[in-house]
Amino acid sequence: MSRLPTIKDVAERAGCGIATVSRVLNGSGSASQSARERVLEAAEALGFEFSALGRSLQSSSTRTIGCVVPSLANPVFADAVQGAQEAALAAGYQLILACSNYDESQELHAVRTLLAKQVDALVLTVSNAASSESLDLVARRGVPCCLMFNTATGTFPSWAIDNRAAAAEVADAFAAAGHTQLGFLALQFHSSDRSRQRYEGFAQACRAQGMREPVLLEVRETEGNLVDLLGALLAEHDTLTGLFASNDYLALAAMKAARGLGRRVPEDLSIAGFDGIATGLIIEPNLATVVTDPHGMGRGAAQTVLAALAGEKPPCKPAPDLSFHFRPGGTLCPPRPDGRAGKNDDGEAATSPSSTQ
Amino acid sequence: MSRLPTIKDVAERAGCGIATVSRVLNGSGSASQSARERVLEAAEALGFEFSALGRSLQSSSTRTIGCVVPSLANPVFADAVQGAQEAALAAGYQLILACSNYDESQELHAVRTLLAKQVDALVLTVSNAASSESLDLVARRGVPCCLMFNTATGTFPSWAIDNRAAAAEVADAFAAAGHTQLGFLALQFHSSDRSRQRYEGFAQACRAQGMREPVLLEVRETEGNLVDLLGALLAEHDTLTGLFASNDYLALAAMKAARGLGRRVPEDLSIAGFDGIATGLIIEPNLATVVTDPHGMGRGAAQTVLAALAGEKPPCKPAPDLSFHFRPGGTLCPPRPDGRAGKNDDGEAATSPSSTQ
DNA sequence: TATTGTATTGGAAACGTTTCCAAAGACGGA
DNA sequence: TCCGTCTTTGGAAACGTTTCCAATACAATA
Repeated sequence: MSRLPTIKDVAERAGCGIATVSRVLNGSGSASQSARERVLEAAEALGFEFSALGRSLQSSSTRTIGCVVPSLANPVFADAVQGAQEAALAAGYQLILACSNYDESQELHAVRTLLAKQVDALVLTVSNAASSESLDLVARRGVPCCLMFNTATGTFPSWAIDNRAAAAEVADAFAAAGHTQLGFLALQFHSSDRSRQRYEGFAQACRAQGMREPVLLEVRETEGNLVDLLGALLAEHDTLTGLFASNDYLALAAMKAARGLGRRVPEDLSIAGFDGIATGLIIEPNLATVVTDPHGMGRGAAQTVLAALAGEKPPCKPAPDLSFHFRPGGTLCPPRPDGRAGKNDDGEAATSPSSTQ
Repeated sequence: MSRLPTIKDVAERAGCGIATVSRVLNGSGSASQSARERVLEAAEALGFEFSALGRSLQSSSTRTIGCVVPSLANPVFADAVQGAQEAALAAGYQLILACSNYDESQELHAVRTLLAKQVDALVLTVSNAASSESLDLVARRGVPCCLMFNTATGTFPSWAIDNRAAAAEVADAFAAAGHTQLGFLALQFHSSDRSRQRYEGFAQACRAQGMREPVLLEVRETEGNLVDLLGALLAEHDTLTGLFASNDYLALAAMKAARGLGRRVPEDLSIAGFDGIATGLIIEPNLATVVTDPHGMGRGAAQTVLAALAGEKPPCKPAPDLSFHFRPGGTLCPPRPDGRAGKNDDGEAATSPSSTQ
């Protein structure tokens, strides 16, 4: 087809100047009744729509928010994006999405591109908030930015929970059930500060509870079937009675892998996850996990930058003390008492001395 | 901070014209060694980055693809978006995402906004491809567009499967197991042509197999807890021996609802889903479903419009005969023979006459 | 030295808006 | 009738690029 009609075409057809067209169509400034009618008719006939491009160039505002998350495959991030999207839309902003695939260089590239596109603000989950080239770049450009899931840095606000404290609660639950030797399962340990914080909080609480140092089980690459990789890892560490996965996604995969190895959950292996995704409540038994509110985090982060753009101060505290709670589930129960030292504080669980191993 | 440096600032600092800066930084046209060095130095010192805005205005190409899906909560769409995103990124394009929340007016608004932003192309899943205001608008503007999940229209190509044929396979599986009275479960029946197509194919195959007309169970609004709504619906229809949900998401929720009612799956109620999301293989027993490739659809749709932009013809057939297959699962088994007419073809399943009802 | 050719350079137009500003027209009051 | 005021109007600048084109500089050839 021919090129799109511009304001100039409308002006020509209406027999007036482009300034008048702009005023009429935007409802700004004054115009005579006759001019108004002619412009409206012309715009209608031509199917004219303003180009956001020219507009943005002139106003230096794109009414667009950039968003970067590691991946949409994890429902936690999908939820957060959805939340951010809703908040943005409600304020008349559009969301540009990019995924970093847990890769710091892709993350940087995404941020760079979004900045070049002149997004008005950014909402990010970065690999490592404490030392991030992406965040440095954002800071240098002075674009409003709010983190999600990452704990706040000195420079940027964030919607996130206290990962260490949450992980400690998981350790406490395992301890209360009588476990003594646990494992921590991580998928992208090197590129997720959340995962590292959870491990730290978990390990510290394990020590405080008098348990042995938790074993770190790390799946490095996503190449190969995740369940198979987990199966191999679990087979290696068959003395563990409990496993804390750094997210529910991983916890569910681990459950499947364990079953594939003939180990029952939770009788042979207790499992707890992190995030509280919906699937955890669908499976039988329900997954023990830390329940968070990813949708709320996304929405909150978007509202925070939106408020900054509007010149207001953020509506809600974007502090790292966001709410979370440990949700008990059928996947975490007392370990079977067998040959190894099981210090069961509640007499009830320690009665049956039958050991199959 | 002060405003961002523009090409003009670089030119001034380098002591040359803006044309020279553009040539040097873009590697187009010629420039002397000395000019090259001064420009590079100035750009570096100022932290200059091109503005995509000015660039797009001049080139009338934003290197951006608009994407609209109903929701990110359903992993099927999250997967497709991820696939489209990857394809776009590989071609140097960015993805702008919008969600319609299964609402036709939001869908139209999203498309309108994306067109105003001058996206180079669109990748959409619409409510109703056969008659869509959104698609009419896109057609009028002449912007390259490819559908996902919706079957192709005369105007637009699409990456989708034959929903009717797929649903027929599900009906066949139920028939082979000996079911005679089935239900079809839909969440947004009025605003999903996929769901309607699946119902049509299912109903037709049921008739062809000599089964009774399937009962349509429709959940209208998303207000209230989905599982509770499903529970009420299932309680109403307690004579059904099998249920086909229009997507896995819904199938899983229905399983939970059925269990809440004390009905065992599959002993009391067989369930099959549609899509083949990962969760279906994690739960026990595995969900019987139609396996599709949402990631591939997203990627394919993006590649199709990308090819159109490059002037090439689409690389792969974006025809509606995309691959899918029915995956049997533990959630679909023969019905318990009880008082009602159960025509079990295989003698084995008809042996136990015990009926708890 | 005069002439041709080539490499380099910057001015200016164009892309589609908004908005400032000055000019022109309408209109009421004196 | 004339002047001041208010409304309506359109030209032009600005936003940040790319690119055409003419001009300049310089080297090489005749």
